[in-house]
Amino acid sequence: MPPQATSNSASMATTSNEEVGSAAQRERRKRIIDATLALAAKGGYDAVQMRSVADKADVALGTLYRYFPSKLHLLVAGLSREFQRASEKLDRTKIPGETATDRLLFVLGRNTRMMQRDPHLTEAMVRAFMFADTTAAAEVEQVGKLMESMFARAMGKDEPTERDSVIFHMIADVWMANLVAWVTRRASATDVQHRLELSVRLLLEGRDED
Amino acid sequence: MPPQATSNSASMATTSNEEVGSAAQRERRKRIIDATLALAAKGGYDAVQMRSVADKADVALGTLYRYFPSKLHLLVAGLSREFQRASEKLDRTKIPGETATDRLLFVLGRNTRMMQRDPHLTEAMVRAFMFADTTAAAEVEQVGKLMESMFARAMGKDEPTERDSVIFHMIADVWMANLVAWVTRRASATDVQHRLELSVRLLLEGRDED
DNA sequence: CCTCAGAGTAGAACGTGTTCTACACAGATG
DNA sequence: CATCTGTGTAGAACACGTTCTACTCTGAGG
Repeated sequence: MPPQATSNSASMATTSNEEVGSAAQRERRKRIIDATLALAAKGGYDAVQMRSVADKADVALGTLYRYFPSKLHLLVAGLSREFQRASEKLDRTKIPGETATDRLLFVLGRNTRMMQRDPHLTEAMVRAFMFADTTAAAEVEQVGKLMESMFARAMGKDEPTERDSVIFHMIADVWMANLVAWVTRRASATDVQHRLELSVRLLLEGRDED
Repeated sequence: MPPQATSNSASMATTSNEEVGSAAQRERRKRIIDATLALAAKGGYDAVQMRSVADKADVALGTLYRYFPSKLHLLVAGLSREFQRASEKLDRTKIPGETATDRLLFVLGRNTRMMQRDPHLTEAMVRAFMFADTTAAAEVEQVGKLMESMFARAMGKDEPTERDSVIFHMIADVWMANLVAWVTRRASATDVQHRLELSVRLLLEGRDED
């Protein structure tokens, strides 16, 4: 086993992907995702063109496709990395809030604001996430796991029950749906915040006014 | 005004779209959507190719684009029509269930099963719905309205409060997210059913065991 | 009846995701 | 050292969404 594993729950979930291949390959993979996110941040989903990504990452188009079999895989991998980073950062933070619900809401709000700070990037990643087909199901599922584990940590539930899991899953669904709505300008940032707050309170506590 | 308007709440929401143009134009529009849904039913999202749709609907490609500015518009319009039909059919049905929640769950379950009976069609429409960009925001919003009004009717809330609306919206979000998961084989039909049931009970009643 | 604008048609053309072909290079194995 | 396999490269080729061009048809206004 490798020396000092990067520790912690959320980051653990990702063993499947990053640690494979030679150093040069890991390096290439990183360059590719960097290029993807940079292009996405600049111009959103449409600006992530496979030729541009390949150019920017300094690999051949064929190589890009050897690493990521489609644009969707690429963007979902990008989202996955972003969530891992957010999750790691969270691990180094003390989460404020009296109740578990408050702490979950804090995490949710923080991530939402973080994503809203980069609308193009968010648009690209979130739309890819929702559009992903069966061939990218595994990658999507991994992102789901990351969200779930982030929520679980926030609430201090280190091994969530089945029921907890289902609820986390629903929260993730509502979260993503609201991001999609925000990204397509069907909902304002305030709308999103209110809806998230209401649904989390209802789902976790069965009430909303306190 | 036209003789006997098709009446009823849910179907009302759609005045914006269908009633325009000459008879020939309405006929063309219908043929186009028919062709779209037929192709989608046979092979899903990928099988809905603009050239094929145009052929099957017996219009030129340019005409297709005059009616629907993109593949996404086309598929979301298809979803919209399907929901309108479902909603009209529902209007002619007596919805069983003791409580409002039960009645909503009935409607939700019924529609879910209906969509699951046609996996390719559902895949095409639901993925388009989630992937739709700002240019199709209006069409997406209309679908949202249809769902909301269907839920409202099911629960007998003829003019839902703001809070009701938000909750319906969340239910629609969870519903769609679960359909996406089902379509990409990340969730089984049973998963979907259980999650829907749990979330509706939590969102509407703040409890789940009874 | 004439005409003329708007709607439809056939098909070429273009852009971008994806695949394929031909070649170069690196590093393991004999 | 020779070779062989797997990975990378350059770029052509292909598919499908979308746009454009040139032409025709229809039907409303004179």
